[in-house]
Amino acid sequence: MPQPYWDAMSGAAKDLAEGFGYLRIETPTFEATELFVRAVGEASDIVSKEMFTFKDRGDRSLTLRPEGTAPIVRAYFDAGMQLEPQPVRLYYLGPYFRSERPQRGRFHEFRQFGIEAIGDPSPLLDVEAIVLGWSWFGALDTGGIHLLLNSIGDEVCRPAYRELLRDYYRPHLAELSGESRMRFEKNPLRLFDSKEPQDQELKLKAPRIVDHLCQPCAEAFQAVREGLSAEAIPFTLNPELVRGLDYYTRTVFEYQHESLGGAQNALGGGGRYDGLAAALGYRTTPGVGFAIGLDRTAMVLRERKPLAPPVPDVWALAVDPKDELYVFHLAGTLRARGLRVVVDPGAARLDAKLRKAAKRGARVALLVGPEEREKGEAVVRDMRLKTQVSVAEREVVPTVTQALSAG
RNA sequence: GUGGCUUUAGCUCAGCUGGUUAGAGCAUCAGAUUGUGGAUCUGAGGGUCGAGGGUUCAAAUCCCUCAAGCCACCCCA
Repeated sequence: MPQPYWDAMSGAAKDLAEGFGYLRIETPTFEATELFVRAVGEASDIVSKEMFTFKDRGDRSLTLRPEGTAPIVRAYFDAGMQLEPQPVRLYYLGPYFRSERPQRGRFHEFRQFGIEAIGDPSPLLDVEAIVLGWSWFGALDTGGIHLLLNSIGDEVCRPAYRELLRDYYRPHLAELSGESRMRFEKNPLRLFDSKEPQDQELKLKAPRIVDHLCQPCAEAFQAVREGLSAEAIPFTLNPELVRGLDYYTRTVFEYQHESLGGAQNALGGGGRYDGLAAALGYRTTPGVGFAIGLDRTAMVLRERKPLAPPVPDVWALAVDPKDELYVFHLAGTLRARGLRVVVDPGAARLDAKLRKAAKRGARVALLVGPEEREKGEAVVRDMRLKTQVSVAEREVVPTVTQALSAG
């Protein structure tokens, strides 16, 4: 990933997250395999076919982290953060690994920016997470982001709905694709993820979870929608959005980008996971967060507006290598003023060095030859106007800054 | 995990049915009246031909395995 994009994305992430009171956390790159199996779910795609798993010398099974939420919940308890004022707000930037067949926008190693707010069930935190992610895309000026929203209920209303869904599909089992028949058994909600043509029609008439939420879930969902509306964030309700990870409850959302075709259009997603802590064997603790793919966002940024690498303000060079140290010293005084100064070393010809200065886009060239050195001067050349003046050493800094501010 | 394709210089690629020192463009560097620029011209450097094995007198070229990547699925970031 080109550095300028990484800098822009991580910088915006840090500014925004810290602006909302989130603190940075880094967790290990790999964890006990069991952590992900229990968190993400046995039947999920991640666990069933996408993990980089290996054995250590003690024959323990370890896995390169395929996602960030489970390790952070683990760290939350291991570090005793449940004793801090709740919710605990954390953000992270780092590499993740999935062993899927790679293709455009999907890599074995990819980078994510994510946040988690753990320890408080308030729907305001759902709103906060969504707003934070939305603002991040806004700060980067990606444009074209669509927010998809849904609620998938909780342990109170989802089991009943799951049976309702099974009742609906049961008479049609024979018509379903093989994959979907598997999901019917293991995780009926994910029947909605199917894009198989023969499953489409059935999906349309299937009962929708939003119509079967229990009272608390319905109220929470209502509060999230009102919060987003109050913040003037446009969203699309999508009853088919169920997400691939088992730990989600209630609010789920996804950021999609219109320019990315087909299946790789998801730039990020998240939701509430009030059951995750318990699934990991800790005390039941609510949480909400999102993860955004930085590699994919970089693809969008690159298409939208190519970023140029930083350009030096001053290109400093000596005609004779004997004067290099003098030039190096002058460059230092300019850097002390906050300028970006490149010293061109060696005995190359003057025109060659100026050619490099021009190619790198330097606004000003600082030249010193034997004559200037003798008189304690330096030539300040405006690369754009192609004009230059010879000034005394003490005049170098003001002359250069003036040339830079001229245009 | 399924199907198809790709991998040759820093980058983009050529290299026909296996044959000697593997090429081009761009980029880099150097020269073109020895202190003044992004153009032009000339020249130079740069490659374990993705990795490993096999067939053959001979492999970038044929076969196998693996890896990375691309496209479409599946699904996700």
